[in-house]
Amino acid sequence: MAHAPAASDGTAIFEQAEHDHAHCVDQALHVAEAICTREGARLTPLRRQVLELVWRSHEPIGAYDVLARLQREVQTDGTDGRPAAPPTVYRALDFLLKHGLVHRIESLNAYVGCAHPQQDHSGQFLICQECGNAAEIEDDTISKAIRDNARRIGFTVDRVTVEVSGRCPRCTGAPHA
Amino acid sequence: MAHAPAASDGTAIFEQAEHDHAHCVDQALHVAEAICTREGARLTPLRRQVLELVWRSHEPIGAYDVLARLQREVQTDGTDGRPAAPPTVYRALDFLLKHGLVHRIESLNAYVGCAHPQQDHSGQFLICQECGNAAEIEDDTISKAIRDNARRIGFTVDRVTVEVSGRCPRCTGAPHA
DNA sequence: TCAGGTAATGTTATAAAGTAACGCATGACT
DNA sequence: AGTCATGCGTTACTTTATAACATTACCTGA
Ligand SMILES: [Zn+2]
Ligand SMILES: [Zn+2]
Ligand SMILES: [Zn+2]
Ligand SMILES: [Zn+2]
Repeated sequence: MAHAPAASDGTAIFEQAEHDHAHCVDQALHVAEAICTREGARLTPLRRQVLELVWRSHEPIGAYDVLARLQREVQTDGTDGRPAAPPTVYRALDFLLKHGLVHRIESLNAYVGCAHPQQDHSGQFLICQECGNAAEIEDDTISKAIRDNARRIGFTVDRVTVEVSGRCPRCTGAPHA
Repeated sequence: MAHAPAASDGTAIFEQAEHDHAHCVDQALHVAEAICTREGARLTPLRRQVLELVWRSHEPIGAYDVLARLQREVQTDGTDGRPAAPPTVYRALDFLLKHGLVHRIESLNAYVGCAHPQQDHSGQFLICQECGNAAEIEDDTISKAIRDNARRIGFTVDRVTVEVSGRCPRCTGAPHA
């Protein structure tokens, strides 16, 4: 519910309750392939599958949850899930992180598909404590305020983590439409 | 080096290399006592000791490091360190967090003394990847940008995490003014 | 001053998250 | 084909965090 497919303009982010998420996933995978091709990176079946599992989850998902699903998954060819161990998943996630295809939510120890992997950005997230959804925003005012502050102090920015916990509009008591 | 005693104005934060940190610690403990008294909270010897250990560390410190030091510490009465186990430390840290006396740095799984525990605030941190120091800033432009964004989306903010990784001026090679 | 409750701490065990190290397999490149 | 680098399987382990229950310290009102 959280991953607004094309909505990078806040307002719609938490409102798409019943969208066709399978479509989001498909699209994300296609974009990921394009990006990897462009960057000369190999989106192997395993990595692809992990990315798909992360995207399929409507909420940020922990590495061990990914692992469990990976093991449960039945391959398209009929064979059963991979005999995966933690390093398998962590390596795939590291790859996906490196190429900006997923983000890690530090305050949850969890991972989520990047909503706009084209641009270079650290993620900014609004995380609902009630429904668990995390909406990725990319507000330039926030980024700029942080950069300005760092520059003033002489601090060289590498990675920026912005995670806002609270309640999404749907869970705030507002009866959802 | 990081905990600027009274400096809440960015510029000085990373520059106080050789300050009297023992003084910072003392002051922090006094302020903590005042706050706990005011709030009717009990800053027990254990909690006080944990707070002191966190403050003594110049860098954000992990719970298990606190634990180790707690066990090593020799009490003023001559008795040896406490027979502490993880829950002991985590409970103390939870207490300190609840009362705003320390912050947790999510991206490091570590804790750091709050530089200005008077005000109600989530922490914003600039974390040097080289020297490990973390400077707490409190920039209203950042806070406001985040609040505005949330309000626009209808998101109710509970806790805000801002953690900026990079290099402090002292570690950037830039000769500090 | 002593029951009786509540809050704090001790204690044991276990869960959850993450990584090191090694070897084989696969694929890219010559 | 041979060689090198990358990806992945596997084992074992480390680090971080919590659950559950026992015990102790502290307060408060008979
Ligand atoms: Zn993103
Ligand atoms: Zn919600
Ligand atoms: Zn603070
Ligand atoms: Zn530094």
